[in-house]
Amino acid sequence: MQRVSVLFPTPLGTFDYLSAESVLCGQWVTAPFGRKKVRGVVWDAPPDSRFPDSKLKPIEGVLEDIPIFPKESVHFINWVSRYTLSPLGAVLKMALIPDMEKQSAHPIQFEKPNPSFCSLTFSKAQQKAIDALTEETQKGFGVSLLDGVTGSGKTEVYFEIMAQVLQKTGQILVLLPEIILTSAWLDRFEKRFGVRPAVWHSSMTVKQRRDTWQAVMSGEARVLVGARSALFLPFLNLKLIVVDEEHDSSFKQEEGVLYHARDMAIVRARIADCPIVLASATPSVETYCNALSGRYKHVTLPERYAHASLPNIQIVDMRQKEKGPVRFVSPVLSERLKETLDKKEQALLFLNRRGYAPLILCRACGERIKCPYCSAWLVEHRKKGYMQCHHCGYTKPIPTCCPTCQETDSLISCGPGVERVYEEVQELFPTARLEMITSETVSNPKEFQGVLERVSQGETDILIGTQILAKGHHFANLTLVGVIDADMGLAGGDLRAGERTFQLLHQVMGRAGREQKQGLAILQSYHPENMIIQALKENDRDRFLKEEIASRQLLTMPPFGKLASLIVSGKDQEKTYQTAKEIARQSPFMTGLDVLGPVPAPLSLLRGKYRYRLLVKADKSLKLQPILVAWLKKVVIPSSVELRLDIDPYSFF
DNA sequence: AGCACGCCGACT
DNA sequence: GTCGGCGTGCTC
Repeated sequence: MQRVSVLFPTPLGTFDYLSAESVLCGQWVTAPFGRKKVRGVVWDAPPDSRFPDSKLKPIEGVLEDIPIFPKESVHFINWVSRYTLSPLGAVLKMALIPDMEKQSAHPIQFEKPNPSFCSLTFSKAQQKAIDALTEETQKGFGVSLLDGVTGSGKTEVYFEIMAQVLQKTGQILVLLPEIILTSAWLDRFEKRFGVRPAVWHSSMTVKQRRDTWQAVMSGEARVLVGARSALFLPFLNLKLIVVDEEHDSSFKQEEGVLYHARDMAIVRARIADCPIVLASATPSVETYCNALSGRYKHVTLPERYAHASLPNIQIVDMRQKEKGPVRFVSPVLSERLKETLDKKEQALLFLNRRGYAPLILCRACGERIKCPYCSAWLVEHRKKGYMQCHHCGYTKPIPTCCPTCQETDSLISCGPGVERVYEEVQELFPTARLEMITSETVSNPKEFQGVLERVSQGETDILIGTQILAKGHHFANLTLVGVIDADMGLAGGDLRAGERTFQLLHQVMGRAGREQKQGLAILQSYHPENMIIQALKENDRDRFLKEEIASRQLLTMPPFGKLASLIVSGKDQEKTYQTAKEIARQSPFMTGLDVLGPVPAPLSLLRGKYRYRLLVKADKSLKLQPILVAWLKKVVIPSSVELRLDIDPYSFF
């Protein structure tokens, strides 16, 4: 009888068992676990010496018909678990599909993309980028930043690198933000390679998942395009990874295992000893620093492709007092909208806020209607007739009188949401054809596709929408972009607020004037002197990056220092706070390490739980994980209080 | 995560 | 008198 470690897809570590026959790491077994029989994977973990052999149960049996879990996946899961300080089993779970042993009766076939399906001509700049990347991707693991302005033809460039891999053997993983993974992108792929690639995203059926999972494992799927979770698929022969829109904050998973898919993709590439290409028009500060320092190969595409010109950019200072009623669409923007309509061109108004108004206020008593479970205001959704909390989903009909003082006709809507902008534009241009697009109005990719097609066919004059409109959709006849509140994202003031705002607004503004037509972008701002607004106005991305890097360096913030955040939450406020204080009291004294807090989290009450935060700020040279583990071992966390660790946090809620 | 054990309120 | 609420602890 030999001792083996088994990992189950539950948020726990490995468990030791006894086995009569010799088993290999990666083999599937069934084992008694509690009072159940559970399927697990034999893992390469060291034996747990706290458990003598006499206490161990024997494995029930080896599952011969489930293929062995790949060695590289085991290695990767170990790495992600150690880095994020998440239980191994929780990471394993992300790499599996339900009913691992099942086989589809009629599995989907994945055809091999044809690298020479069409011949292309490239601009000089593109050819130069292709040559540089070709050289870089010949030598095993290495990171390249493909840095090119919107419309410079980045996709064609990395398609070419993919074609080179397809000439040989091996698999390619392309990671995209979920929202970019649309049929428009897949059509582009199909035009280049003759077939659609295998895809991986959150709204797939169980059968699609199973067939795709198995095709990745068998090597039948040569190219897989997916959202961040595709990183955990069981590739056996990975030869290239591409992360497009590398800067996109949706690569950071904010639930369950907290990981950054771009960073973990680099780790995955290192394990596979294959090259990885990060592509962006607005690289993240982290990636840009690595490119400047030479750790990453910096490949640039400086020109816009095929006559597409940059939009003109105009800032409207909203502080100028206007006569007449308060409007969210300034006279300047309104005038430009009129001109655009007259020219029979299209306009896009961008406001990253769903609903009618972010706040309902009582004029009589000053009450601001709050969510009962979160420290957040309820957002008015007038069209649907309710108020909703955007953090927990709590919904309630809009009252006719103030819930606190009972005064009637005293409730007023404060601030703009897209519905309100829609209403205002309707009043300004009663004959214009408007379309509002938010995550609510389009609930699935098909619907979104339909809307986009209608817009492309000219059935809409003015589009009004949120974030969902910012990315990846080209409208040939769209020449005006109006940003209703350019300062909005800057308000929170967290570490990356500036970076996120710059990237988002840059992307939205890029929607204006793609083809032959000159575009115009208007930014309405109450802080026109702000560095980010100025950099956007001058279209000076490098100035923004330079200033952002300088300020990060000054404050030793990432990538010049490391951050980890500890979120302590629980239903009992006092108990939660005391636990957070105890964690702080036990914090290590160490040069190059600061522990800040605890402070109530910005959302101090979320889904009925009180939340406190501690922030760990450390020198770049320190390895945070072992320090955190040793520290937190000393603290007794009551089971009614939850502690979450977020290594390299992006959100500071 | 599940799942069981265990100790206090409201129902036939 | 039980049914079941979830708070707590355990799984090799």
